[in-house]
Amino acid sequence: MPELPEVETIVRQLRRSIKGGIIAGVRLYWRRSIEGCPREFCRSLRGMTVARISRRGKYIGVECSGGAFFTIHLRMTGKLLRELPVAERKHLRAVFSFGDGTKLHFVDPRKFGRLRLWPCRRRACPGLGPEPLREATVAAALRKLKTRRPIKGVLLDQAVLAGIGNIYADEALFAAGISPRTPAAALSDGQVLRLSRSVPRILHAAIGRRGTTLRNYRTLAAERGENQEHLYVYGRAGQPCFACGATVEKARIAGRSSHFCPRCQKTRE
DNA sequence: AACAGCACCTGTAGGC
DNA sequence: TGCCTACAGGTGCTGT
Repeated sequence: MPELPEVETIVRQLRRSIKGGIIAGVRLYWRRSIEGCPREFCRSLRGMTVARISRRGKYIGVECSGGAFFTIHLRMTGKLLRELPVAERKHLRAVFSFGDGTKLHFVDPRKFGRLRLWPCRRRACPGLGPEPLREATVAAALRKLKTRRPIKGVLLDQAVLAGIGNIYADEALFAAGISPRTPAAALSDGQVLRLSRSVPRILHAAIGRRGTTLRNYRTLAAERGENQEHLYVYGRAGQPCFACGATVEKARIAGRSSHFCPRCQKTRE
């Protein structure tokens, strides 16, 4: 569920909320939410002070004094909540208790999310591509592509760019006027330029609106994002394109549902 | 090498 | 109301 803007929103709130906190204990309610040894995860973090919160792609990073480093990936339905609503109790997978008596709840109905302890921060999350928040970075990544795979699938490939998911891939391709089916290596210079600009623009705008809440995503304080009010194609199949009035289509491309305007988005310029 | 398909899970929406 | 199916924002493994 959460993509880069949602994770960035949560990370900014975590910095204000739990940085400096002492982890009094970690309690698990679903052991498989931990990648690796659950017992070691809890034991390693007990008593540590939260020193630094970071984001890499869709991963939340938590660095503790003493060097312990762990990541949280929310996958489809994971949430981090300071307060646990009664209705979420049955989806509770882990709880961090802090020295001041407050808590951080990891809630995840579908149980896809993962917490993982890493031996060191530098070697965490291998294989991720660069952050797509600057035009020059995105342009460099796109220019390297030699594959005939559809650009939609390439944008979702975390080894190419880290953090883009299904919503923002569709929105960025619409903003750039590019068909999601276009083979990546066939993008013209103009298309690469437009996509390199639209990706960071779409992501920054979504961060400014604290992410997109379609269903599960909530911030640390359980608030909804506002970016769902600003989507041009995602979730709008059958409705008129805001730009040209043609009907927005939905099709399965690269194994994922893809939303696009057949008139505004071209394979070739 | 590149890519498709499925597995991981539960909840919800829609058809009948 | 209930049963069934399809689908959901992500990733990682397996097999072709």
